[in-house]
Parts: sequence; structure tokens; C-alpha cells
Amino acid sequence: MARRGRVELRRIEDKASRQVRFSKRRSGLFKKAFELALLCDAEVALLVFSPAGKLYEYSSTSIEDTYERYQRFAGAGRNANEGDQNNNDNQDAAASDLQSKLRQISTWSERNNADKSDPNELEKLEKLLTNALRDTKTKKVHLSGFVFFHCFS
Amino acid sequence: MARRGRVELRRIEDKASRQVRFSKRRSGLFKKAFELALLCDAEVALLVFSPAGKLYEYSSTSIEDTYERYQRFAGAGRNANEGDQNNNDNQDAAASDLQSKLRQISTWSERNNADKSDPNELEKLEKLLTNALRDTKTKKVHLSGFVFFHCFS
DNA sequence: CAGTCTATTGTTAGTCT
DNA sequence: CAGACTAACAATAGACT
Repeated sequence: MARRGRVELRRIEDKASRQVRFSKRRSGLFKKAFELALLCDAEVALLVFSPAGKLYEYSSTSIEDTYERYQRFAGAGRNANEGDQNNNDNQDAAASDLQSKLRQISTWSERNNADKSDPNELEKLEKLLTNALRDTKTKKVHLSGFVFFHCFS
Repeated sequence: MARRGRVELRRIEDKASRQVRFSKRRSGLFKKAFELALLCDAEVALLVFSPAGKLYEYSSTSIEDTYERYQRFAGAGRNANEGDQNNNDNQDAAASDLQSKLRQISTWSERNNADKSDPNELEKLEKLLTNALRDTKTKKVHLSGFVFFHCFS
């Protein structure tokens, strides 16, 4: 009646199960996003494409506005922090991001040991690698002997 | 030692508490987003601005790409389900060098979940990523050629 | 498929360090 | 102020409907 063990962190192979779990987890994720925005007064934008290519979106203001803000932020100078305080580093976020990218690569790599390789997957991998590499370089610059690896779990 | 009742769904007034809970809930949200992408093979993009204006981001591929896809999607018909995909057959059996590089990255990535990060390790990772990326690109060119050839002959 | 049910695992608010 | 701790609440996998 319930799962037998902890959840394995890898792609769900069974198609039916993956579909059901996508539905349930998507609901959960959107709820959490909504709660974060409401409780903590944060600006949140969330885009999800199902494996079948269907779009789901949530935004506390508007996707477009948040994306614009993101571009100003990420685009213009790494440390430029809009109008306010001298917060120097987004290292926390950057670290998490790098970590998650590494995890994705790890997963992809494992999955791929069994799979055949195909152009779409390669495309995806290429993007992961490019992003991870960019983050690595950024991080290296910021690293001045301090440690800030941050995990989700 | 624990909360006394259920969580009220309204903005947290106490500033310190709001900050702490933002931190914790943000971690949780990013973890969930990561899991959805990984377990269910979905494309996820998540942008969060803290009340203080700090940016946090996660993307299973790239924020830019997902936003573009979103625009195409939202711009044209809502239900338009893109034109995909089902590319299945590919025999590219050349497991090769790329796979061993991926395995190295995988190992590094897993080890690093527990380890601290340091400049030397980053240096190593950077080299692995660069090499893997180069191979990926090479392979993609070959694969593209292969697919192209098959489509038109 | 979209709900219901329930045993389990997962998340987290408040507290302490 | 970032983690550790832990009681309590929340999410969810799998089976059914």
C-alpha cells in the first residue's frame, strides 16, 4: 500500500508510473512555489515542460517580468545587484546550481551507460556541460581559499 | 520544539523568521524542482528573487532555452504541442572515450557531494568538462551527419 | 487518466549551538 | 547566521476505484 523504501534518485523507467508521478510531483512543486512566494514575499517564476511537451507555468507576478529582471541581473555584470546593498556574491546560488548540474551530468552519464546515444540527448548534455563549465570558471574566480559547497540534501 | 499547529498561509510578518524560512523553503523548492526534472524527465526552469532582491535560479537545461520554448509555446496556440519527436533508432555504438569521461565526471560529482570544494579539484573538473564537451560536439557532428544521411537516402 | 486511501518517507518551524 | 536537532506536519508511491 505504500512504497517499500526510500525514493531512488534516478529517472523512472516505467512510463505509466513516470506519468503519474510527474502529475503528483508537479502539483507538489507548484504548491511549494506558491507558498514560498506568499509566505516569504518572494518573486517566483516556474516553468515546467512535461516529457510529452506540455507546458505548466506559475508566476507570482509575471513570467515575462521575472525573466526580464533575471536578464538584467545575470546579464549585466555578475555582481551587479540592482539598486541595493553591497552583497558581493551569489555564490550560494551559484554553488547550488553547479552542484545540481553535476548531479544531472552524473545521472545522465549513468543512464547513458545503458542507453544508446541520440542527438537530442547529446544536445542536452552539451548544454549541461557548457553551463557547468561556465559555472566552474566563474566559481574558480570567486574562490579565494574559502569553501562554499552547498547541497540540497 | 516543533511548531504548534499547521502552517498559516499568509505572509510571515516577523522579519528574521521570514528570512530563515525563506532560506529553508527555497532549498526545499529547488530540491523538488531538481527531483521532478530528474525523476520524470521534465524540463524545469525556476527563478526566485528574495525579498532583498537576491537571485536564485535552477534549470534542468538553461533558463534562456526554456524561456524561449515558453515564448514559442505561449505565443502560438496554447495547445500546440510542438512538432516532436520519437527519434528512437540510433546505433551509434561508439561508446568510446566520451563515456569514460562521463564516468569520471560522475565519480567526481558524487564524491564532491560530500567533499569540500577546492581550487585544485575545480581545476580538474574544468579539464574534464572541457574535454567531454569537445567530444560531445565532435560526436554530435557525426551523429547529425548520420541522421541527415538517413533522412535523405 | 484523475481521485481516494494509507503506510512511509520527506519537509520544516522552532530551538539550540 | 549557518547547521544540528526533533517533534510535528506534509508529500507521495503504490494500489484501487
